[in-house]
Amino acid sequence: MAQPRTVDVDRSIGLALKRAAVSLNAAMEEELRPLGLTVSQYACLEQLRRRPEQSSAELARAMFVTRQSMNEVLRGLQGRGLLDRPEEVDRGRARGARLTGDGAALLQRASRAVAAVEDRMLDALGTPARDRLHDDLERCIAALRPPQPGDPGAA
Amino acid sequence: MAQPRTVDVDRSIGLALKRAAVSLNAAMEEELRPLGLTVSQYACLEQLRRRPEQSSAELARAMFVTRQSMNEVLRGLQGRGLLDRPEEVDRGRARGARLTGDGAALLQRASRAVAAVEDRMLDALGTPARDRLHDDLERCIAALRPPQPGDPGAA
DNA sequence: CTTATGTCAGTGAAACTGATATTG
DNA sequence: CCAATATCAGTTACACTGACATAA
Repeated sequence: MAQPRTVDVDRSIGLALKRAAVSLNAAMEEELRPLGLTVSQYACLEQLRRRPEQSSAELARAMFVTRQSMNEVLRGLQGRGLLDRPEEVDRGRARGARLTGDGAALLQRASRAVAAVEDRMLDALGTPARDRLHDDLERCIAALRPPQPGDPGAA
Repeated sequence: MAQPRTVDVDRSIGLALKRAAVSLNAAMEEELRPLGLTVSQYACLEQLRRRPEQSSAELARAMFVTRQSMNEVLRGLQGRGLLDRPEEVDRGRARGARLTGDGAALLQRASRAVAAVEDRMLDALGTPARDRLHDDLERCIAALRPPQPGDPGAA
């Protein structure tokens, strides 16, 4: 009759993950505040640099939030002239967003500041350890992914 | 003249950490909602089980939040009879909190549910990988810790 | 005086759900 | 009718800073 286990505060990876994320978020906020960017706004710009012409819904999926939340971020960035969205589109409703010159320039500065924070965070880890950590985190994310319509077993 | 590096969305450990934390938080919320607990409340109860008689300020430090934030969590839990704090104390202002019977019972259920989520998240990782991940996360947390008054270099 | 604590009040950043309209 | 998108509106959970009182 083994009891289901409970969480041990000192050994819980989940709680450590949460604390690490809180610490990183605080450090990023500190670096981004002088640039007038929130962490969400920064992340959105970074996604757009990697792949332009993404719609609100696409960006939302990439960042694990609802399209409503993402739309608010986009409105803020568009209002400051950091990105552009076409008023009208040929087909459908999706309006692909692109960085403006100002947006790309600010992102460059922000990205360097964030990279510096990341480097500080990973200071004690060598290259193999970093690769391993990234891989482990991606595994965790995949394992937590809610069941999709196309998943095996849903048929 | 090597340029300072910028963030690569696909390789960034910081962004992966954020996504993992978001995913975990959502999964925990889902499990805790039926019990009427938020993630912050759960974490607070877990800290108190591990070490009772902690004050609001002590709990706040353990969880990386301000004592104001923690106090609000404590008030909520106390209002539901899940923990007790003495009205008056012999010395100082610190009021050590303790779980009530109800609080301990609810925490037990919550902790099992959260442990199940954590197990699901870590499904693809073996025991050594889990220990390694925990260790790496703690290193990241330590590296991000803001400079303390007693740190070397602060004279 | 200094430090740590508790607490009230206001604010902020970021998400959520629900409802409605548009397009294919 | 259905699915995906955009967007408005309201709400929620959670944290923060500032200010003030209290106690060692």
